[in-house]
Order: sequence, then structure tokens, then C-alpha cells
Amino acid sequence: MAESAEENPLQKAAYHHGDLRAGLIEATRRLVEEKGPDGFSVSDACRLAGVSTAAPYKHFKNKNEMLIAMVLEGTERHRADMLASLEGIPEGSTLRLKALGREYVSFALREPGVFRLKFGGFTDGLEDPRLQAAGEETFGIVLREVAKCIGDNGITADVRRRGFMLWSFVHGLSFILYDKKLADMGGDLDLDFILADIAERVLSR
Amino acid sequence: MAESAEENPLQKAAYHHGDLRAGLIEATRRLVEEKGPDGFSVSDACRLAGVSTAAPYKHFKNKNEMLIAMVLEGTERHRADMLASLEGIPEGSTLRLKALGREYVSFALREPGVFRLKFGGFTDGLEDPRLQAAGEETFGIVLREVAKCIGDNGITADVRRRGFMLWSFVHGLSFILYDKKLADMGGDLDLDFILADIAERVLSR
DNA sequence: TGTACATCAGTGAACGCGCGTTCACTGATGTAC
DNA sequence: TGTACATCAGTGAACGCGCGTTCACTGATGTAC
Repeated sequence: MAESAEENPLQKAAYHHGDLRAGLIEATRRLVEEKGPDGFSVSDACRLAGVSTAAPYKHFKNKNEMLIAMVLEGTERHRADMLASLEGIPEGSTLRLKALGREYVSFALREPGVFRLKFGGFTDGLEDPRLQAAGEETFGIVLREVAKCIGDNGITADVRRRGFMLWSFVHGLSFILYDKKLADMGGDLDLDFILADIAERVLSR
Repeated sequence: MAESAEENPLQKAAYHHGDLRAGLIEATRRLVEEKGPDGFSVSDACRLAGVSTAAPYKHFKNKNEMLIAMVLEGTERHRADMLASLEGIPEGSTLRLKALGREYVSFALREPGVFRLKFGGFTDGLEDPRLQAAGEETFGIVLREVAKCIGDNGITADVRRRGFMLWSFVHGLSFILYDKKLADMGGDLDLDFILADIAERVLSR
């Protein structure tokens, strides 16, 4: 209550509202998931957060900054979930890459709005060095696992190429599955089998 | 000039303007490529086509129908280009699948607006049975080639699975390449090599 | 502990804007005789 | 070939709407003494 002197910077934003910044990011996320990236409006987010339409401008420069902040937060969760998915799987096994792929797709289906906002491009101006850095960090996780699988020391050109192939695959898979084309294209596809199969094919010498 | 009696139904729309329907579709395409799917407006298209803002409603029910018509037209071109890319490549060769993949990616990079509008989803209401049918037809091309490569008779579950894997791959590749992540992820990737490599890996027994 | 002051998160009203769509119209073209 | 009529592609003005952003403000909170 009356403790000051030192302050937790994470709570610094909590003044009147509790933490409007976080509240607006959450509202943004929910609206983007609900109505799609195009359907999102600052006014809607304010309505959802229960503040006036001018309030966000105390925390974000403009609409675009709100979206970027939201996507950054989602990307962080995505990265954490991928790391968590590795737990308990033996080092150097292709199963680790299968797990990463599964989690990648799973996130894309759980939060398609965030996923598409991040990768769907064309939401002009949503380019930010922080977003790119976060993406590269996530890709780094994959590269490390690929290197361990094929027994290379460090990130060689070969590791990079194979990692890129796996990424392209799960990336496309995410879009296609969300678009519900899977069922239409001949339903009886086993996602687990396909993920394991592609990992083995791409990582075999 | 004064020839009537019989009429070419393809030119039937050419009354006053020449063919405003086609003109508006072309304007739509150019605007979507230029400003992205979100940036497109009926007013802009009218400006570009040189007609009043009310004119489109003589040819399309609403904005969405304009977009759908444009994407359908682009999908048709995409399909034709893919078929053309097979010419001169021996039947049953994985090179045919490499060629299809290359053309798929190439189209996505040539017309990213159309590509994203078709597959990026989330442009609410842009669902149309004709669009889905066109997509399945294109996928059929791939399946036919896969079947020939692995020597199966007709479209078996295995053919379907492998075709799906290849599609996912080039689909993701298209998005990633457009997002310019390729250069960032370690530049020296040879697209031709990767396409040939993945086709071989996915089609090997 | 109590008071005076500074800070700044959130308000509410207003703005100018471009949008999608409608309406009654007009005028060029095709057709019947 | 010429005239009267029907058609319907395209007009231009108008509409109501929700948007992103601004502004001067207010009032709760933290701080200094």
C-alpha cells in the first residue's frame, strides 16, 4: 500500500484502472480473434475494456502500436509454449521436432487472429524490429533441435536449410488447417503421423 | 459495327463502357496488390476505372462480390499457369512436382494480394463455393502428378497424404518468402534446390 | 499524522473523413416495324 | 432506310455510419514537508 522507495517496474502501469495497458492488449486480442484483424477497431477495444475512446492514447501512440503490442505478447506466449512442448523428450530425437511442429500448428489454430496478424502480412505498417527479432528467436529453437538431430556442430548451412524446410511445412499446414481445407481434401489425415513423417524425411541423410 | 443477329456471350457485357465488369475486376486486382486486401475500397476502384461510385452495383451485388469475382479470376490464371509449367517435363518425374511448386510460389510472389485474399482467410465473408471448387481443382493437378510419380493407380490415401505434404510445404514457403523472412533467416537458400529436394524426400518410398 | 501540491490516467465531447450503398435520373444503344 | 420505343449501363447527389485522433478537463493517487 504505502510502500514506495523501490518499485516493481512491471506493476508501474497499475494506477487508476488496474492496468489499462494490459487490459487493452487483452481486449485487442479478443477482438482480433473474434472479428479478424480487419474487424478490429480502437473504439471496440475501448468499449470492451470499459474506458473512453481517448484512453488508449495514454498508453499507445496509435492503433498500429496497439496491434503490435498485442502480437508481441502473443509471440512471447507462442515461444514459451514451444519450449514447454520439448519437455521430457530425449535430446536428438526427431520427436522433438515433431513436438515443436505440433505446438506451432496448435497455436495457429488456437489464436488464428494473432497468427495471421503476425504472418499474414499486408496489414500494412505492422512491421516492427521487435516482431522480427522475436520471430528469429523462435526459429532459433528449431535450428538448435535440427542441429542436434543430424549431429552437426552448430548452425551449419545444411541445418539452416532443413530447419527452413520444416518451418515452411508447418507454416503452410497451419494456414491450410485453419482454412478447413483439410477435411475437404480427403479427411482421413492423421496430423501426428504426418508431422512425424515429415520430420523423419527432412532429417534423414 | 452493325452486325447483330448472333452475339458472342463473352462480349455481351460490352455496352457503354466497353466492359465495365472486367474493368472493375482489374481495378480491384491492382488496388488489392497495391494497398493490400484491407486497403481496398469500392470508391477507389471506381476512381481507377473512371466511373461513378454507383456504377459497380449494376454488375456486383456488393463489395464482397467484387472481391470474390477478382479472386476467382486470379485463381483461374493460377491454375492455367501451373498446368503450363508442366509442359516438356517427362511424365512420372518428380521434376513435374518441382515445377508445380515453383509456379505456385511464383504466383504467390507475383500476386501476393490475390494469394493472401484467397488463402489468408479472415477476410470475413469471402467464402464462396466457387472459390473452394477452384481450389480443389488445382489440388487435383498435384494429386495426379503424385500418383504418377509413386506409381499408384488413381488417388489413394497415400497419394493424398503426400500431395497434402507437398502442398503444405509450398504454401508455407510462399508466405515466408513473401514476408521476406528468407533473407533474414540465412540468405543462401537455393529455391530450386529446396523444391527438388523436398519433392524427392516426400515422394521416396 | 496532516496538509498542500504535482502528476498523470482516464473523461467526454467534438472533429473531419472516407466509406458502402440508395435513389431517381439520363442518355446511348439495340430492336421492331 | 427511317422512326418510335424499350432497355439498362452509368450518373451525381445524398444518406447515415463508425472510424481514428485531438483537446481541454477532472479527479484520484503519490510525494514532500
